Amino acid sequence: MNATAAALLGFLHDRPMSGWDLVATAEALIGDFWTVTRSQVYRELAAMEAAGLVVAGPPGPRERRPFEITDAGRSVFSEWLLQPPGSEQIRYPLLLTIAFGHHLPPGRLPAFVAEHREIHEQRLNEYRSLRAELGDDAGPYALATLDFGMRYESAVLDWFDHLPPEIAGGS
Amino acid sequence: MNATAAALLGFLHDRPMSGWDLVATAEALIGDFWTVTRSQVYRELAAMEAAGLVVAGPPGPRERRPFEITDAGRSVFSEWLLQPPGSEQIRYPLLLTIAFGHHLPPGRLPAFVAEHREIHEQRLNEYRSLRAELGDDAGPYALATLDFGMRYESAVLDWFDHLPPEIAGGS
DNA sequence: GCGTAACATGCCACAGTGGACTGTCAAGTG
DNA sequence: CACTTGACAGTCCACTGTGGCATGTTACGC
Repeated sequence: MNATAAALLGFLHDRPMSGWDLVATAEALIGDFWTVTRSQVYRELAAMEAAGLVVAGPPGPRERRPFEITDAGRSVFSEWLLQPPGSEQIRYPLLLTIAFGHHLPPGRLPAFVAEHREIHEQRLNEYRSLRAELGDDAGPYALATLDFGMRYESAVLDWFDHLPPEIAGGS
Repeated sequence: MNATAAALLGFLHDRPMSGWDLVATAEALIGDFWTVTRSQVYRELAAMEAAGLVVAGPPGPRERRPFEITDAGRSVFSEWLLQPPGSEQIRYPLLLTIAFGHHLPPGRLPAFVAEHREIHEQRLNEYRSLRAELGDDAGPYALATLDFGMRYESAVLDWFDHLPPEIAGGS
């Protein structure tokens, strides 16, 4: 059982969903720290259907195939959730570019850096307004993951603000 | 040209290296924000050799095959480095587990959290002593990436320290 | 009625991961 | 000296993850 498939099972606890629904749900709820692609979702659904962890319900409009979790699925999910979670993986292309910065003509890096700073600033703002929207009735788990996002973005922005001029440009 | 292959070319600018050397170098220099596996390295080397970006030098002891970068390789690397770097990807299984925390028997999460906190504390300490070791003569690029690591780890530790008792346990 | 946008799935090539496996050499040990 | 151990070096495979292309369907505004 891989983590992505397990997450899908997790979402199916609430209600039967199609692959499309699951992609949207995953993007909204765990998208900030767990990427899930369409291809992957449909592949996992097919595999889980074959394994009897989900069953397809009556097809809806537009080829829609809602999947329902089975008892076997619930059991596999619970088992997975009890496993100690692994370490995080970070892949940040900007840091690669910076690491090879000495191969780059001077003045090229600051433009890249500015673009990324913008993105992170926006993300932090989105998180903040989402946080305000939710209030405190969102439950501790969603708030904790959101808090992670906010602290991460803040740290990245601080990092940007302390970069030397060779990298960040400016004065 | 994918980023991993490009990074290998970057390292080969300094000196010819075998796949094994490249894995070790990558782990040491960019391993904190870019994962590189053995399998991937040997696969990319084979592909780059076929594409004429690297050439194998005289074989050394133990099946060792040192690769040297070609002019074509240098040119491809420079072009790649000029491309604007993409967004970062983060996948953090612990956050997944927390997001599904309501499916978990109470008391299970704090143990996981404590384990991870330990890891991040250690990493921050390693970064700090590495930073002290390097001094200021390491060049701005390596220092910038290291600084990112330190700020990231600090932020994560702060996050751990502000988790509610349902998640972090304790009082 | 018609075009556009959102919905919904499938397929493929490539990138990335992790483990198993094989073999080589150097150094220390009894 | 034979022997074991561990670092070195590469290969292979199955699975997971990514992104783009293709294809068809329905709702909605004009």
